Amino acid sequence: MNENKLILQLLKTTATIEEKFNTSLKPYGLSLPQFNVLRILRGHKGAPANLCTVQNRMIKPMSNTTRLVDKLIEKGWVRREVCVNNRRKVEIYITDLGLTELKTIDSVVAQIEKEIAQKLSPNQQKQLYQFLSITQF
Amino acid sequence: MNENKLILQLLKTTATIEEKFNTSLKPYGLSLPQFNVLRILRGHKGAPANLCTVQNRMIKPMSNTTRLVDKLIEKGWVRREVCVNNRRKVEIYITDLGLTELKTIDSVVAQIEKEIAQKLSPNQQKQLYQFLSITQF
DNA sequence: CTCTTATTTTTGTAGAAACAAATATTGTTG
DNA sequence: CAACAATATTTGTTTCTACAAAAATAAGAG
Repeated sequence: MNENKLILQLLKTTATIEEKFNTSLKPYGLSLPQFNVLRILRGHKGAPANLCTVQNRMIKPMSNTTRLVDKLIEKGWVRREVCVNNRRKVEIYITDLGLTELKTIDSVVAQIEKEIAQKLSPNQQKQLYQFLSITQF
Repeated sequence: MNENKLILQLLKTTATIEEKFNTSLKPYGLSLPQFNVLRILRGHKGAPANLCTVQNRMIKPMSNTTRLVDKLIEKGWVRREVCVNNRRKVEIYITDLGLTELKTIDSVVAQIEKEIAQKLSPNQQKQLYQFLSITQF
């Protein structure tokens, strides 16, 4: 197996998938990174997440998370407060509106994920996951 | 296997790899898309490539390939001429300087690709490639 | 040949990302 | 406590990307 060909295929497959996500998210005015931040926040179940926590969990950690969050605040899907224990930090919450919207959007995204994944058998999916995990580190 | 987890892993693995490429390419003032265009042009072995041909072979086909090529022309790594048979088209060539530079950079990139791929056995690499191919379409 | 349509590339512009520097707060050391 | 270092976030700026529209040429229909 040619390494170059393998990596290229990885990049292309991911690009195709990202493209699908982007077109599905566009009607909601969301980018994929924004959508993922919403999912990260929802994962905290009401507990606040610091900005740096969010950054570390992002697919591509970026330095501009402040402005990304700004966009979500504009929509009213997210709320931001200064952390009382450590005023350097900010705490970010998903709002009820954000949760409601995310629920709608999530079902669309989940459908795409399902369509993609189901091209492989459960066992193949498991193997693919393992290969990717190994490859990343 | 959770579909969401699988896709997320795919995105993260690719993001990590792209990050590696970007940091390696930065010293040469190249972005990953630019680097790939150079490789596409080299693949033509002196024969010109039309802009639309290049676009179709790119990892992420983009509408702004003109300006991407502009950057490569500024460096003197690429040359652009209007196609004489069809003056709508432009023909793009990699220059000798471009080929020389690409050779240097390519060895760096190939090393990264090798390091990544060699975390998997040849057979696993082959399987991963197949899973990715299936997943893309 | 003229008009319309299709193809290919370029350009304008608005939004997003990368990068570095600045700011604010906290922690630590002497 | 004063000075310095570390952490967390924000901001400024430049570059890149996405999208739509324009421009140039070619192809096809009548």
